[in-house]
Amino acid sequence: MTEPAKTTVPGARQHRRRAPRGQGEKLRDEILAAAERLLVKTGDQEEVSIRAVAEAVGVTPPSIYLHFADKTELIFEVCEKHFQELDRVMEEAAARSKDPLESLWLRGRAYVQFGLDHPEEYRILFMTKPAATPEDWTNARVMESASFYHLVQAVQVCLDAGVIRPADPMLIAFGLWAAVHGLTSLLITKPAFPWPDLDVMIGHILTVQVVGLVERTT
Amino acid sequence: MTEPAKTTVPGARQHRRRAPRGQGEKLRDEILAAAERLLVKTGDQEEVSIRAVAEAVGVTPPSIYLHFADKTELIFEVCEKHFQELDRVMEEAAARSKDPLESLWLRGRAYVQFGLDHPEEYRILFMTKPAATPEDWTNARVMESASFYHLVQAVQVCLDAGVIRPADPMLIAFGLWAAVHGLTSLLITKPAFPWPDLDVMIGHILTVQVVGLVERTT
DNA sequence: TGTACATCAGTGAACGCGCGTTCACTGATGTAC
DNA sequence: TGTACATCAGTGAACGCGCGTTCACTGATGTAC
Repeated sequence: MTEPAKTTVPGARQHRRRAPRGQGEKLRDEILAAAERLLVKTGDQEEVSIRAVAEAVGVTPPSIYLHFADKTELIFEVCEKHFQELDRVMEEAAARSKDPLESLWLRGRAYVQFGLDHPEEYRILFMTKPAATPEDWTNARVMESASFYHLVQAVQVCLDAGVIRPADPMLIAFGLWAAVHGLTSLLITKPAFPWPDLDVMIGHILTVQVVGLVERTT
Repeated sequence: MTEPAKTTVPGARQHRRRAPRGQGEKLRDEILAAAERLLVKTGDQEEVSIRAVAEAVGVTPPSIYLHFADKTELIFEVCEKHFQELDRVMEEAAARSKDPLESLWLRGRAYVQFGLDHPEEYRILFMTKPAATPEDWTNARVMESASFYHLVQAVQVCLDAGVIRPADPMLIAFGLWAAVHGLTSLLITKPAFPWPDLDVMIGHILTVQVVGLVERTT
């Protein structure tokens, strides 16, 4: 016989088998997954509270502390995953073309797309106070720097190929980042604004960037 | 004789003379001013609570409700002021040159400067959830649109003068906005990043924009 | 083969906090008679 | 000129909420003898 149909009492905690002896670490993964799910589902960082995560996993709040020192550490780990994911997505996109300039373009496109696909994660990564996070953001900053470093490299390739006007690659990279971040974050923050067609806009912005970088100043 | 030196008990409320009969509206202005001061001083939107504002004014929390329906309305009014201020600053900057392209440049520079001068206000205006605000954001959106409309006009002037390559002025304006917003918001969010010299960056970004808009595509 | 024991994944209740908001009130001041 | 009264700027105490975190505990399970 299957279990009798339980009337779902609102707020009733989900059953969850306690992990067998050596496998306490399983809960850790479940917590991270639940935090991520909550973030995506509610689209609101505020909703990701220790209590909400605990309930989503089907466990009591203090259990979280068996695996994370505090809330910040939990959020922090969720972020790290997303920095990695962003880097992966961009590298993949950039690899789709051998032409340095087109590759740079694809990279920018992938960046914007990532932001639109994961708005709340994007918000945490690039639009929230650094003060809200602990000192060991250094760790995350390395991640962040990783994808930024990849961008600088891509710019350098363009410079070496002579397809863009000589300038400090760091400066160019920052400028590109600012452009795609500007578009992405405005779209996220002001969804009600009468934006032009998305693809047209992405195209326009990247075109202006590329043309602006390629042409020699008068 | 002056008043005796009062030992400042921490948290002791400031004396504040109750407004005479017809002048209850005075408190309203004081509240707005205090909210703004708190925002600037603490640099944190979260710190601007009804209770904190009340204490800053020297009044009890319920008094706020004599002048504002709820917290949202209070924050909302603070924002409106800043939208106006931003518009004013940009118009003033743009007026400093008769050359359409240079004027556009100055406008962009003023935008970035505004953001750096008022980071927390900028955060509220352009980096926070629209959901966190009531329906009558429409009002604020008009403000926002006002300065955006001014930008579109400035672009149109450039187009009429034939100094930039023909394209949809709205699209160009959005692109410009994205560029300056991208720079501004990144600087605000990631102050610890090893940014190049600020003026160099602003110059680079605006140059790329202008060159990208001026030159004809190949 | 049976049992005492250590381990360890998790629980339950409570802590103190700051928040937005409500409600019945107070007390100074201007005004009407 | 004196007094009753309406007005109105503000108060004081309390509400219920969700939060992060702590602390003493429980009870299943593997292991040693």
